[in-house]
Amino acid sequence: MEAGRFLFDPPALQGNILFLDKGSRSMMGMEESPKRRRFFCSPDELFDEEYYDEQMPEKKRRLTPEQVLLLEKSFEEENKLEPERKTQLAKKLGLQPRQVAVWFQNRRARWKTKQLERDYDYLKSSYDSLLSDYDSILKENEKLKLEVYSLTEKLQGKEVDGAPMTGPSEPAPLEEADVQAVQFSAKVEDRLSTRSGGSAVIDEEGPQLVDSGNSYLLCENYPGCVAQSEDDGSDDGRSYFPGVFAAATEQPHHEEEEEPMDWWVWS
DNA sequence: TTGTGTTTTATTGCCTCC
DNA sequence: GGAGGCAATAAAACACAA
Repeated sequence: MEAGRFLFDPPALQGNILFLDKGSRSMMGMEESPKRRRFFCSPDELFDEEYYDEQMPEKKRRLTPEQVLLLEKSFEEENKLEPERKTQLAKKLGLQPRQVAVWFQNRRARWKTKQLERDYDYLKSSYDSLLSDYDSILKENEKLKLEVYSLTEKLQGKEVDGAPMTGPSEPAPLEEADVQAVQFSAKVEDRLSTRSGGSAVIDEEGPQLVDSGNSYLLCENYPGCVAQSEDDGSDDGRSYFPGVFAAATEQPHHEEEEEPMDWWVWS
């Protein structure tokens, strides 16, 4: 590992503590660090070659691919850095412990950003899928409604035609199938009417509908139902939205191979 | 070559936990 | 109160199209 890759050569650090761990960083005022350029300096200072050479002998350097590789490996094992591991890694890489800590900090931030993107994609596809389900249910409802009307018409015609013409008599008892058809019709009517403010529940003993705002989906029949579950949040800690789409977990949740997923805890 | 957008390294300030 | 984490941000390094 070439020394020139370091932001500050280790030998140059002697006597000039440039990277301090927490606790002592408050002492790291820019004016106390003769080798470091101040964050804010005047344009005159910036264009002054002498000042530049004097104040900024070393520019910010990127880590070597080897260093990054080792850090990535270590991050994969555990994304948090205990002091001991930090020291070991720093020694191994020829970096300051502070640099290792910063790298881990930034790496966690990058991982989190990616995870948010993944969660967004996942939620969006879940939403699209539910929307599609909802549309097909609406169509099915319309179809069934027409069928019910048609059957009701037929049933009424049957009653008139089949009635004895001579003298009053007891109405013929409805056949079991007819009773069921009438009950079903009533239910469908009720269900359709609930979309304009009625109760979301059709039948207390039947499958319950979940009011998710604009849509009612039969949870029993639709795995993608948007029921907010009493999930304990134990989604492997992989999502920022534990429990939101709990029932939609059958969808493949593609994860980046490179990303360690088993440690992240939503806090 | 240069302008511009993205990524990486590093700092700062605030918050939480012990 | 100190240590460590995170969000926000700065700035250098890098990538890439024109």
